[in-house]
Amino acid sequence: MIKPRSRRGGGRPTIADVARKAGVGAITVSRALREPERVSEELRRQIQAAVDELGYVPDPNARALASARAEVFGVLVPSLTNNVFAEVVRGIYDSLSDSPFRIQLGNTHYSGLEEERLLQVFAPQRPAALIVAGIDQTPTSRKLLENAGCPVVQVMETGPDPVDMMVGFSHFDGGRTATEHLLEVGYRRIGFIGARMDPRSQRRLAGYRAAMEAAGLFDPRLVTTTPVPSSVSLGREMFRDALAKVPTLDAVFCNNDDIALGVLFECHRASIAVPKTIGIVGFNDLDMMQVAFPSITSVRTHRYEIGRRAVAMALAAIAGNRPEQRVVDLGFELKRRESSAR
Amino acid sequence: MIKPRSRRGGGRPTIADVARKAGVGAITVSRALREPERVSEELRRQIQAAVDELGYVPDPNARALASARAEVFGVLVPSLTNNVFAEVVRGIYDSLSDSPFRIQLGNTHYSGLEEERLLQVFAPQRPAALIVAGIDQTPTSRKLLENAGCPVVQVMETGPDPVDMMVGFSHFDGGRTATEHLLEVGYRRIGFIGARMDPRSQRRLAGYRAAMEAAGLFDPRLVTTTPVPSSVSLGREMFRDALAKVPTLDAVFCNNDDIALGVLFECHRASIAVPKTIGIVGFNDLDMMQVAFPSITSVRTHRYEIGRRAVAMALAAIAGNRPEQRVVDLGFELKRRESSAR
DNA sequence: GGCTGATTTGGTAGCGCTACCATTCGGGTT
DNA sequence: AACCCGAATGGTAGCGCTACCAAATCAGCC
Repeated sequence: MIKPRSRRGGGRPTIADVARKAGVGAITVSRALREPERVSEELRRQIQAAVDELGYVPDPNARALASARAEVFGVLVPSLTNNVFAEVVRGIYDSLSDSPFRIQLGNTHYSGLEEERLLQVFAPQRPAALIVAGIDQTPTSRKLLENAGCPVVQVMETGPDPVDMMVGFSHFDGGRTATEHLLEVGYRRIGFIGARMDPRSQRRLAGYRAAMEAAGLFDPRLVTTTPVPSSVSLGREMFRDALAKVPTLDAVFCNNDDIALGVLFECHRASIAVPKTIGIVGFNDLDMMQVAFPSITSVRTHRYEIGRRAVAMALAAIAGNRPEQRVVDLGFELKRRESSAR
Repeated sequence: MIKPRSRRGGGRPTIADVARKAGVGAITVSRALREPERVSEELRRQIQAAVDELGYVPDPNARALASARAEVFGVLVPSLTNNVFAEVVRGIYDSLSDSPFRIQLGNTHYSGLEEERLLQVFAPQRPAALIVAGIDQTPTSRKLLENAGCPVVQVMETGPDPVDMMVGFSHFDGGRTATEHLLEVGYRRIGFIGARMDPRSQRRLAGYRAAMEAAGLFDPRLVTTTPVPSSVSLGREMFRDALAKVPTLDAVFCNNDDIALGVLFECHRASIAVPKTIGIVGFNDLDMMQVAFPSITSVRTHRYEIGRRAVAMALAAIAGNRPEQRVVDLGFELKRRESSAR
C-alpha cells in the first residue's frame, strides 16, 4: 500500500510532485523557478508545463525556512491614517506590486517603544529589507536595524548618520523656506501652529525659528504647539488660542495642511480676511490645498516618490549593487497661492 | 571536533538550545510557549528562564511550515490613501497589536483582477484569517476565499450571501437616508455627484434614486458620475459641470466627503450661498466636515469599528467559537449640519 | 585520446519547528 | 492486585523547500 498523501499539508502539490511529473530532480525545479537562466531551455519548458498542469505554487514559509530569508519588506510608519504616510506606503506598494516581495506594515503610533517592539517582531522573520519612517530611532531600535542583516532605508527625512540608506528631505529647510516666504511678502507677526509635534514637526519649528530670528522678529509667544494628534478641528481651536494670545498676529505657518485648513475655516467663520488680515501657509500640500478658497500656500513634499525611491534603493542593495549615494534628498517645493498673496 | 554551529541560521538560538539549557525536551518548550496550561508550573518557570537568558524568539517561518498555518491576517483593501479604508485598517491594527498575529495588507486598486492576484499570493501562506473589503468578488476570488481554509470576513458592506462572515452597513440605505433628508428640508432639484463609482458608490446612487423616484422627482440629468478617482478638486469640477447641465439645481448629495468639500469651495469661489441656494450632503463624515464653514451634513459611517469588529469575529472563529450572527450591520448616522439647514 | 574547465543536473542533509504517537507516573476503581 | 484513566513529558518523523557539494555532460584544446 502506498504511503498516504501528506497528512498535514492541505493536499497542495509540492515541488516533489512537479519534479516527478516533469521527470527531473526537485532541486532542478527549484532552480528553474528561481534562476531560470541556469536551467536548459528544454527542461525549463517541461517544468513549466508540469507547474501549470498541477497549479503548483511554492510555499513561501518553506522557502523562507530553507533559505533563511523571507521575501518580505518590513515597513514601519507612525500612522496609517495620516495622508502623508499613506502616500509613502502607496509608493512602496506600487513599486513592489510586480515583485515577489510581500509587505508587512507596522504602525508605531509615533512611539519609539512601539517601534522597538515591532522591530522585535519583524526581525525574526528575516525580512528582505526594512523601511522605517524617521531618523530618531531609540538606541535599541538602531541596534536591531543594524543587526537585521538586510538593507535598511530610513525615509521622510535626511540626516547625517544613516543606519544604512535614507530618502527624504530637510524639514528644517522646509520650515525656514515657508517662513521666509511669509516674511518676504510683508508679514511680520508670524505665528507657528503645530500639533502632534513629532521630531519632524520639531525641526520645522526650528526652521521657522531660525528664519524669524534672522529677521529679528522671533517672539516665543508666537509659537503655539500641542502634543495632541493633528486634525482640522484642532487647527481651528489652536488658531483661536493663538489669536487670543497675540491679537496682532498677521500670519501663521502651520505644521501641516490639516491645521492650515482648520485655520482657514475659522477665518471664514470669524470673517477674518485671508490673506489680507491673516496669511496662511501649510505643509505637505495635499490635493485640497489648491482647491480651497482662498487656495492655500503650502510646502509640497514628494511623499509618493519617497516610497518609490526607498524601494528602488532597497531592491538595488538586495541585488548586490548598493547605490553609491546612500542619502537621497528629494527636496520640497513651496507652492505660493492666494492664502499668502498679500 | 564538534559539528560547527548551524551554517545557515544567523546563529540565533533555537528551540533545541532552550530545551538543552532548561533540561527538557524540545517539544515541551514548544508547548510551554503555546499552551502553557499543559505544562507543569515548575518546568514552565525553568523554560521561561532559559528563554530569557538566551533571548530566544521562535522562528515564525519554521512555525508556519510545521503547523501548516501562519500567524498572519491577510487584509485586502481597494486603496491605502482613501481615509475610509485607512480607518478600517487602523481598527484592524489596533485590535491585533496585542496578539501574536502579523498583518499582511494588500492594495487592490479597486480592481477585481488585482484582488484575485493578491488572493493567489496570500492563500499559499495559509493565513489565520482573511479580511476583504466589499462583497463583489469575482467568481475566482470567491472560490479562493471559500477554499482558504480560514475564517473570512467581508467588510464595509452587508449583503445576503456572505462567504463566511460580514461586517458593514447598507450603502443603499445610506444614500436613501441622505436624499430623504434633503427632500424633507425642502430641496427639490437634488443632484447626485459621484466619482470613482465603485460598487458601494453605485449602491449609494441607487438609494438616492429610490428616494427621488418615491418623491416623483428623479431626473437622470441630475446625476453626474465619473469613474475617475475621487478628490476635492474633482468635486469642484464635477459640481461646475452639474450646475452647467442643470442650472436649477438646488442641492447635491455627494458620494463622499472629498467631493462635498470640493463643492463647498466652488460655492465660496462662485459666491453661491450654502445652504440657501445650494444644499450639500457628503458621505462618511470625516473630521473636517464639522469644522468646515458652513459645516457639512454627512452620513457618518463607523469605519474604525468595522475593522475592530471584523478582527473580533475572526479571532472568535479561530478560537473555535464562531459567532452565531455571521452578518453584522453596524449602521450609519446622518449628521445634520449647516450645509443642509434650509 | 586524454585533459581541463565550464555548464547542467541531482542527492543529501538540513532549516526550526510541531503533529502524532508513545511512555511514564500517580491515583483511583473494581 | 490488576486495571484503567488522565496528566505530564518526550521521541520521531516530517512540513516543503534550498544550500552545499558531487556527479555527469559537453565542449575545446594540446
